[in-house]
Amino acid sequence: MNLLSQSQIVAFENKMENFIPNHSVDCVILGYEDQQLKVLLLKWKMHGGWCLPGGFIFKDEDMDDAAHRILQERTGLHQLFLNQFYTFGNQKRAEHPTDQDGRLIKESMTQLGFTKPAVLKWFNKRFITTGYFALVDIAKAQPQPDFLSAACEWRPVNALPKLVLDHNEILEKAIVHLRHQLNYVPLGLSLLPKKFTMQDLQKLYEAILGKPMERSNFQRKILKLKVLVRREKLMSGAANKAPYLYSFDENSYHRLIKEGIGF
Amino acid sequence: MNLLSQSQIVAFENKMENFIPNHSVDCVILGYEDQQLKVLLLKWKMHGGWCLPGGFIFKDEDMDDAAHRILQERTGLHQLFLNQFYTFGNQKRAEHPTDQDGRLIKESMTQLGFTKPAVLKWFNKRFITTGYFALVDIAKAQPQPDFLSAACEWRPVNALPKLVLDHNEILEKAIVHLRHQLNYVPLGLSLLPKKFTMQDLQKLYEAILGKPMERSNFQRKILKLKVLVRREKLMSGAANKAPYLYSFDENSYHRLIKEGIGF
DNA sequence: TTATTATTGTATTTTTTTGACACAATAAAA
DNA sequence: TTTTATTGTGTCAAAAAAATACAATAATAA
Repeated sequence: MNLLSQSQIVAFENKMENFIPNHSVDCVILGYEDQQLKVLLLKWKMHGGWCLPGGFIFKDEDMDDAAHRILQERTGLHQLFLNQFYTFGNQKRAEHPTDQDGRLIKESMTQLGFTKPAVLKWFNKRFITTGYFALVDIAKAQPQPDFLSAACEWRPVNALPKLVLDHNEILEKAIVHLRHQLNYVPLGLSLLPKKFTMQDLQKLYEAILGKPMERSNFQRKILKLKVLVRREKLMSGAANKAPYLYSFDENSYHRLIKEGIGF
Repeated sequence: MNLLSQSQIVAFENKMENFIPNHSVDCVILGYEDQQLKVLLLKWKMHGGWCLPGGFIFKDEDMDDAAHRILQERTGLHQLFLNQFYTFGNQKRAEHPTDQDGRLIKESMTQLGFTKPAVLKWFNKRFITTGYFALVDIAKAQPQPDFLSAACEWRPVNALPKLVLDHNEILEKAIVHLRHQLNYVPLGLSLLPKKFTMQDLQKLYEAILGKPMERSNFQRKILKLKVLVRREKLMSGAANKAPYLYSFDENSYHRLIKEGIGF
């Protein structure tokens, strides 16, 4: 039994000719939920291995557009924060690409139903891959597996499975990059819902920086940036003072980010 | 008259088959001299246009190694600070690549002496290029043109000629990247000679940040980092107090850089 | 109704860092 | 010996950051 339908196979065979060979794009799509940083992963049909969403670049397509296309296909979202962070060009990436059980991908491809030698050859090429990272509001995203995947799920970055190829390394690099770029990235705007409490924002920063911050000092520092608009109070039902909700003034936030937040 | 010798042409034709198609590497090699940030540029034989040193990646070569190889070939230096900063993947990069006079590169290639259709086709491919930036002690480098270039020179980044293709954009991005990464990069260690005065270091920072800094405050801040070792005084012959020479304690400097200097 | 509880918004105090400037020390020249 | 330009270091006020204090308040329990 093939894991792919005949039409899926033909569709890929046709597309393949229009891709740039040897180069791919992988997306580290990050979200924030339950006070945890999460990443969108795919589970391959063939051997159940987890990987980052990725794809190839059409010959007449800008690489950035390819990344946006992949992001859109996996989340249903577009026009999001999406930045390139690194290109992985080790020759070893390609050598003997094996699945979790050590079988060559080539064999797995046959199992999927691919028969054309050109396709088998394609997946055994050396690929240089460019990593992009996206910041996404999980509540708005609708995860969609691609045709090679059985599942598409949010997973906490602190408790990840072993990913295929060098995808763990790619993810690691994305997060380091995010930490370094923190002052130039619309973190809260991208990862939080429209309205949020000061505590939400603080917990987000703590999750990414991996260290606690003093509550009142955090609040003072953030408010001094003049990018938050105070909204109504949030009556959560808890037996204590209700916090205010805030939202970002997008214009002044983006202006600030250009210079660097200095946080 | 061909601009290339027959052996140069044959050598390239043979190498070409072993390169990964569609992908190149460009190096922004930065140095510091006469209180100015300088970049190493090549002047093409064919039309005199200036460009960044670049090259292709062998099929059995890591991309980082390709960048190191190119750097080594142009400067004679190896084991230097060399970091990837961005990959340029716009489809437009390839469209109608013209020389300064608007002639197609293809025609220029013929002028160089290339005749094989495969070679002409190669230079008209779409290339995705990965940019690396290196920080180099100019005094130690020995600029060497490649076989396509007539000259290889250090040029101040503040007074650059128009470069071929999108190389101005690549350089611009490298410098922005450098400014953002300043706290994670061994700036002084790479760009200055072993021993230097506090003024040398300050002038370097001023050149890169593009703004003056207060002398005594700069000194206090730098010394507090505990990465400088004070050496003997420099008797310059000037009619004033002689400054101390300093050198970096490489171990503690690299340790500091990992965390981020916070300067 | 009133005390209790947990958490919030803000104020206050303390400590650290920064920016601006002062000044004595000094290598060579006048 | 005086002059000159520049250096190393110190000071002082302003600003920023860290630590702490405390009243306000939404719901709950008494």
